[in-house]
Amino acid sequence: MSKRAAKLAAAPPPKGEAPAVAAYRLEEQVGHLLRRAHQRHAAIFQDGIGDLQLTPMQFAALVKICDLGRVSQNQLGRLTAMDPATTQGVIQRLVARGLIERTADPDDRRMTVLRLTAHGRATVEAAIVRAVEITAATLAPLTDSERPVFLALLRKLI
Amino acid sequence: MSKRAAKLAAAPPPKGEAPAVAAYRLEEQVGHLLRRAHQRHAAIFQDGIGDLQLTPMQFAALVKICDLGRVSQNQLGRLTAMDPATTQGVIQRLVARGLIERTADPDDRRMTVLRLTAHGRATVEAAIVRAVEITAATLAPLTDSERPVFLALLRKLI
DNA sequence: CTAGATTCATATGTATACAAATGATCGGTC
DNA sequence: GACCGATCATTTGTATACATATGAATCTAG
Repeated sequence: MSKRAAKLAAAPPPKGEAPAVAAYRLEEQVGHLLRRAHQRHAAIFQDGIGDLQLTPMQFAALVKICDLGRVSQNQLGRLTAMDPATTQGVIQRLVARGLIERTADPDDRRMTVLRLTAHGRATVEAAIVRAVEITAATLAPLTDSERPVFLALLRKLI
Repeated sequence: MSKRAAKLAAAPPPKGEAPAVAAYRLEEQVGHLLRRAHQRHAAIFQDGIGDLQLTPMQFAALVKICDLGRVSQNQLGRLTAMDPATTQGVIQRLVARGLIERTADPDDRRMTVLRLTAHGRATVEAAIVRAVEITAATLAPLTDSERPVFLALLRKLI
């Protein structure tokens, strides 16, 4: 560590802090911890998904389309907890990569029906295998008995 | 529910799914749950911070600058788990709003030192009061005994 | 003391994430 | 059966989030 870094680290805490300020520890707040944990998972995902080159949201969209066979864009957004605007972009990129196809719904001309292509189906099937490993890697720091406890509590926070 | 919606919902699940596909439940994966929980917290934050109009990351930056008095941009990024590129944008907006000020470090001309302005200090102090309530609201679905358990497990996932 | 590695800030490009607004379409109601 | 509110997809604008590249400055090894 350089002299300068030492000096910066040794900078005296500002005098006369309000009590609430002095007692507040950012690192211990749920919000910060949730963000960090999510961040770590995203990194594990990117690494684990490898050459399939999917983002977590692209994967989530593919999975739900696969589950239901045919979905409208808005419906998909609700199922994956995505904004309509966000959904738009995710779908756009999946269509551009030939993983899903969009057809106009003949019954309701407001909607566009989403479906997997053959390439998309093959991709989801391969991705799900890796997703299982990604989930395991994310939960690796917890013991077998801690995992269900954590997941149950996490589910209550949604 | 309209006839059309019913028809879409009743769309038969694709036949001949691979076993791994059929067994995979997106809604139960840690990644999905972490994302949803973080999403919910962000909404609570935005609501709770009210007219102070800070994003979670802007708040985090202000808190750490307040904690240390003087910080370099990279140091701040490490403390708040932000990318240098992300830090850049967050700092830019805080400077534009007059909450922090940037001065060149005379000892190391690569670095810029960040400091709170008077307005910034007043803002953090008010924001921390609300942040405590935001944390409480985020953890509200858990009982008093569940909260430390959850936080301890969450901390292990970072 | 200099060459190479490192660090800092910045810039660019892609991908969420959401608010807010828009236009097209649909549903229920009078 | 025309109007009105609701829904769907899209667009725009702002804010993370990160990979990657760049130039300037510093540090370290030799």
